[in-house]
Amino acid sequence: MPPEPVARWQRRKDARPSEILAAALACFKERGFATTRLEDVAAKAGVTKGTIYLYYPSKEELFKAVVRGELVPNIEHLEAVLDEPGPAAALLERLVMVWVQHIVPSPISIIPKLVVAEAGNFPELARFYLETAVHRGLRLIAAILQRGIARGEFRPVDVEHVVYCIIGPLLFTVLWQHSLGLHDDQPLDAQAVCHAHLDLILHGLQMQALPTAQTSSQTGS
Amino acid sequence: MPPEPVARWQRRKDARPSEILAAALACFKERGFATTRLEDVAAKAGVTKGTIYLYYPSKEELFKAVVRGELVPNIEHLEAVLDEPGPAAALLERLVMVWVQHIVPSPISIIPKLVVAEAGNFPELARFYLETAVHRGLRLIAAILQRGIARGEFRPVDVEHVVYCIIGPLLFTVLWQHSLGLHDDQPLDAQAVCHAHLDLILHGLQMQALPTAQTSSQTGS
Amino acid sequence: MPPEPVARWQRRKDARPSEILAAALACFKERGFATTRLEDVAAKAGVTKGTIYLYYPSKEELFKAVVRGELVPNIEHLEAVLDEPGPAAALLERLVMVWVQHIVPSPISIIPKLVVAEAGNFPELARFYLETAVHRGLRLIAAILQRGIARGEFRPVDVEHVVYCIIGPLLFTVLWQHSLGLHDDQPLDAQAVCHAHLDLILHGLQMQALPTAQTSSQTGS
Amino acid sequence: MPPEPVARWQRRKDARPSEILAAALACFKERGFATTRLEDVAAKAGVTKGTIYLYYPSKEELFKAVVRGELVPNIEHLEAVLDEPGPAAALLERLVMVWVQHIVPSPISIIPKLVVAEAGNFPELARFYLETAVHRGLRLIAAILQRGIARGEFRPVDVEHVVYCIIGPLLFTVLWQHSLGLHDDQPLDAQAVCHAHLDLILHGLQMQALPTAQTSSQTGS
DNA sequence: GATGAATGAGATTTCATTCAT
DNA sequence: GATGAATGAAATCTCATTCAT
Repeated sequence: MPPEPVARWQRRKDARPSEILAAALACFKERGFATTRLEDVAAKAGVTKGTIYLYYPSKEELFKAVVRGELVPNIEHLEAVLDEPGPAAALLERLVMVWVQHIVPSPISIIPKLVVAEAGNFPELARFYLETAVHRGLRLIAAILQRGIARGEFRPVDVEHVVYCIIGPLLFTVLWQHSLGLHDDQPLDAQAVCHAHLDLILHGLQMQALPTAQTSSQTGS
Repeated sequence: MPPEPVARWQRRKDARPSEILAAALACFKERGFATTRLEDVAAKAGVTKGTIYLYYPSKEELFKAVVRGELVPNIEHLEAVLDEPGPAAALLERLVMVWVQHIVPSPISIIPKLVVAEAGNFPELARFYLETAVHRGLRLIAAILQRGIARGEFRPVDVEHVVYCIIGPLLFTVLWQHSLGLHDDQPLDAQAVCHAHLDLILHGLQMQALPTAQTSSQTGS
Repeated sequence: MPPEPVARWQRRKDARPSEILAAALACFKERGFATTRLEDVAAKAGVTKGTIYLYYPSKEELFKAVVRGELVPNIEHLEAVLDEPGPAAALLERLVMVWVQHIVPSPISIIPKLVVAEAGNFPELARFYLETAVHRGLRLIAAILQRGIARGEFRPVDVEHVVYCIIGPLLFTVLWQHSLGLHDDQPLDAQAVCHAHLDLILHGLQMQALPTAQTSSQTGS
Repeated sequence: MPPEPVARWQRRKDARPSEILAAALACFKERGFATTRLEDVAAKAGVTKGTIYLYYPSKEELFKAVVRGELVPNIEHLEAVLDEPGPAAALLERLVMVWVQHIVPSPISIIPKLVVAEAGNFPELARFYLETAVHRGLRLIAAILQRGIARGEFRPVDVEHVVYCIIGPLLFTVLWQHSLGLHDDQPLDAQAVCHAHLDLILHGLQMQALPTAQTSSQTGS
């Protein structure tokens, strides 16, 4: 037998942070923040507990880094949507497509659930997530809506609140998939739901061809 | 010395469980399940740690009891909706109204967040919540949609998936309010969002007056 | 064999604190503050780690409690000295006697060493010890000296600094005994040193019978 | 690219040990032995943790080296005292002067506190310190006393124990200054105390001009 | 039934020490 | 010779759970 060059560990400073983040994301996805033990993260990352502390000063900071790290590189996908000409309806369609194709299937889709679950305990993180992701998304949608209204594609609506009606179901799909969806017998077809959502809102937003009298109840309060 | 009829532990045994559940709900709302200490619950309920174990065999069972206990007495509000005659649109309107007026402002509104946060760690609870609350809500909405379509009020839609588009934003409002909404500068006006949602889906569902050619993009994939 | 009524533990709320303090004092004496593990203290006190935290919120607070607890009940011995009439020299003699007989042989004698060792890391404790023990002792000695000078027993001396020359060697004896004295071949006879000290200072303080010219060098700087 | 004669690690290997010792002394002074982290020492010495291990096999050995290293070069000051002729009182005066002027203000003055604090955990070091510093000092003082007695300057005293009364207050001043003195409102004037000490012991040792009967209490026990 | 002192398993975090580079 | 990433063995502290009172 050869002397077997064990090499108990290797120096891989550059690779470590992202490996640790990936491991942490996976653990948080499986068990949530509180239930995850640093030891699990370490094992999954192929290092020891101590190594994690070389890169992140505490479990909480690790959590924040996970959210931040997974968030930023994915945010541009959505913003790119608005850089296109054409009808607002097409932009909304593109938006939903990006969501269905890029966000829902990626590991990032766990982030909203983590943030919802821990927002109460991580105010700073909540604010970061609001500013970096949510507000940007809301502004993007508002811009699309306003463009559509200005162009006469969409009927005039309460943009300030309708934005939540657009973004809400999208977020809902990923929240569901990482919580109740795990235990439902018939798994949610996120793509189908998003398409139904798109269909519904486009119909709901479109300028009415003829203001017939048949709908009167939904405007009241 | 007089015999002094001390009689500590005055409270009726019957009141204890609900007091403990209420205290636990309040604590879980403030800090989440994992972060809440049984001692906090006990203090808030005016008892001691040991007493909790007289009624609930573990912290996990206490959590389940909280969810179950707060859920069941509130579920009938929604079911009552369907017992009414009249147009499907009016039923949807009633549904949203009940949500806005009974669910959103009540302490029960924290339950969905707790369930989303802990579903991964409580499969049994997740399934209970699915069956008891979500599936019932989804069936209710599906029934309304089908009635509307049958009656010619609504255009034919993909009911199976549209139900999520109806219920999603409603759930979204309470998830938001107990997570990111706590830290957002401009608090979400859940009522306004629900009304916008109602307006949007009613327009989105209504039979088109004139099938003009202007919308063609939303059907593709 | 009888079923052996194990009784894993007993409730002894009143006895615990002093038992823990005694155990901690013993451990700190053996290994110092930093090196002592809470587990050692717990074992010596016959409890488990967790129990210590029922009474003291941290290791540091335990340390402070040890110092405070052992200090206060012993401080009166010394103060009682001054309540006696008679010559100042007799008071000094009494003071040294109390030191030799009550302080040096008691477990409290370890406290000065602990305080000296940890004063840098426990400013608050240092101040407490200064006020509670040292300053009181210094004032006591200063009062004796002034009485002796006023009565013509002692020659006039720089009382402000001489007090340290009186108290210093006393403290030195206990510091020595719990540090270098542990490893010296010929153990220090604290009693003999204190008596020599007393003899030296009484001679050094006494009014000179004849101011002969033989001592002149000690006043220079 | 030019060959770039980098030459990092410019410092001579010879300078390293003393730089590390100086850094360690400073750290031990600030935080004590146990609380000091090797990383702090490394940072202060301008090297990294690993480098320390090139010169000292462990933290404990580093500590010993600090004590030894700072001790030896300073011990001769005191020994030189005895090489002078003249009255014993003048030698004692010289001794105290050297202490006040050379030991008290130098970084070495922290050593006694470190030794007192850690003697329990470092028996070998304690013995080294005893032999190298304390016993030498005690022998020196004993020699002075005996010379003074032999010459008729000093009255006959219990030399074996009086030596501790001479050296005790001197050590006390440096112990105080690095412990309680750090937190006392009125800082100790070590020089004044040492002068008062000198004055007191010289008066206490001097041959009595007239053996008047006024002091009788201090001899009994 | 109620208490709350006590337990004990484990979690996070620290840091002296090692060793691949 | 020097580095500093990585280790791994504690140590402090927490808290769900138990049980003598």
